[in-house]
Amino acid sequence: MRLTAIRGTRDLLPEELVRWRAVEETAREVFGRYGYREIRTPLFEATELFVRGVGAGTDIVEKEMYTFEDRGGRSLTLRPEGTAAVVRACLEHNLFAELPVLKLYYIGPMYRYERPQAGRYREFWQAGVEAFGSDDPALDAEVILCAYDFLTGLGLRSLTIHLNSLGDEERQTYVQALREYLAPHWDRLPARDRERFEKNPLRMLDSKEEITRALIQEAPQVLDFLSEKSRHHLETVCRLLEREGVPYRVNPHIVRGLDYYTHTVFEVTAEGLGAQDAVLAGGRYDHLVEEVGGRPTPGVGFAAGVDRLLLALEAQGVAPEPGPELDLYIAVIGEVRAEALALATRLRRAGYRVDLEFLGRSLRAQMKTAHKRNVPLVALLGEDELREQRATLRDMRSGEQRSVSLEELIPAVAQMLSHSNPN
RNA sequence: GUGAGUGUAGCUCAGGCCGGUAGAGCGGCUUGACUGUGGAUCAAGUGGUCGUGGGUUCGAGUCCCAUCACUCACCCCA
Repeated sequence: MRLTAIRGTRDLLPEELVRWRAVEETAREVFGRYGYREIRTPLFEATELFVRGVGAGTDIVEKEMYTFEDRGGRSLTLRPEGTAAVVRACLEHNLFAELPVLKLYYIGPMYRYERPQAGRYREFWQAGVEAFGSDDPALDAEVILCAYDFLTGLGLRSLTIHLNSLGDEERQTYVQALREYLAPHWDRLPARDRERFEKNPLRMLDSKEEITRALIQEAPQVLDFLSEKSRHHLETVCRLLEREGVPYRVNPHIVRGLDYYTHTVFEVTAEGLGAQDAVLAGGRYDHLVEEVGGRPTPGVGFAAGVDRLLLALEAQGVAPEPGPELDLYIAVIGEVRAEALALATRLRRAGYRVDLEFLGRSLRAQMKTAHKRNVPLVALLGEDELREQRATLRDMRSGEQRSVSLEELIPAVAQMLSHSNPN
């Protein structure tokens, strides 16, 4: 049988990578403006890191991890998300001691064993930021601001920022209240939501079951259970976002699937994506560092799904013009390949992107290739030209053509390129 | 993990009910009309283990079973 990319993974071909790189560049640029520095961690880690970091009871850990044993009998897992590994690296290299507020970003593939569907892959890319060391709500606001600048910087429109707070210690009180409210309705609950009721009642808040949704309408709200301090934290975040002109909606039904969140949680959805419309999500995680084995260190961050961002950009018709991949194509006629290669080398070392003919095809075929590749300039090198140590330069846009001595070729190329490309 | 739909040329798809020599449109490449010049036009050439494996049959793209993949939704999440 023919070998193919395995389920849920895919190849990114040269054409698509133009857009991928644009997204990555925007991420680096915007994150850099907010003071984040890049970190890269391994694609796999000790399984235990994710069990402790993400949470033993979460779906991610229970049924979605790529876990395997290496030849030394260690249990390893392909990272299902980025935050836990970043925390591990910071602890290992004592980065928290270096700066009182430590800001790091990452871009890379993550792995989850899920059924693939629109906007969901088993190997998918995330770009995320983590800010450690401060529990100031201004940092939460700044992280959301950074996310907002990133998304709008990509050209995305029709975004909704959902904001909520899960509080901290009071979360347990709320969960209990939610259970007490729902318990009398047990008989009416769909099987799925009964499971949630037992395992993770917060999940019922974003249930898609009609009956549950109706019940949730009347249910006690997280926001009413927040402590004075937590409420103040949320209010400050809101006030700062308003002041900076970031549109958001407080949505008490936003819950996250990872256990480590406290206080602020947020999710950004984009239009045109189908069922998987969350394009970026994050929040505060004040206990995660401790959970992974460090001293108590607050943190806040987000992760954006690069694959989904690209789908959303496509759905919203935001397509950057690709621009030519080559500056010049050398068309070769007759036995002049050594000279053609030498010419290409000279031009390349002068900084131009150059390709040339290797198949000995007709000039017509070569011109077609140059045209198809959208090359602005073609240098014609044949035995006639070579005798006089000259080449013919053709501007593919205007059709204008002139003979240039090989010595003056580079300045002539520079001049013709600047002409045909007036920006 | 659950459910539904779909796999035939590079792309979009017909053929399938009712088994009998694999097709169309678009695109790619090569050559020519046009001796060393792209875009437009025309002509010729070039392309498929019908997802894979098995079964039924004299004969399977077509019927049956299995399997893999894709799509969408659930679930979950970025």
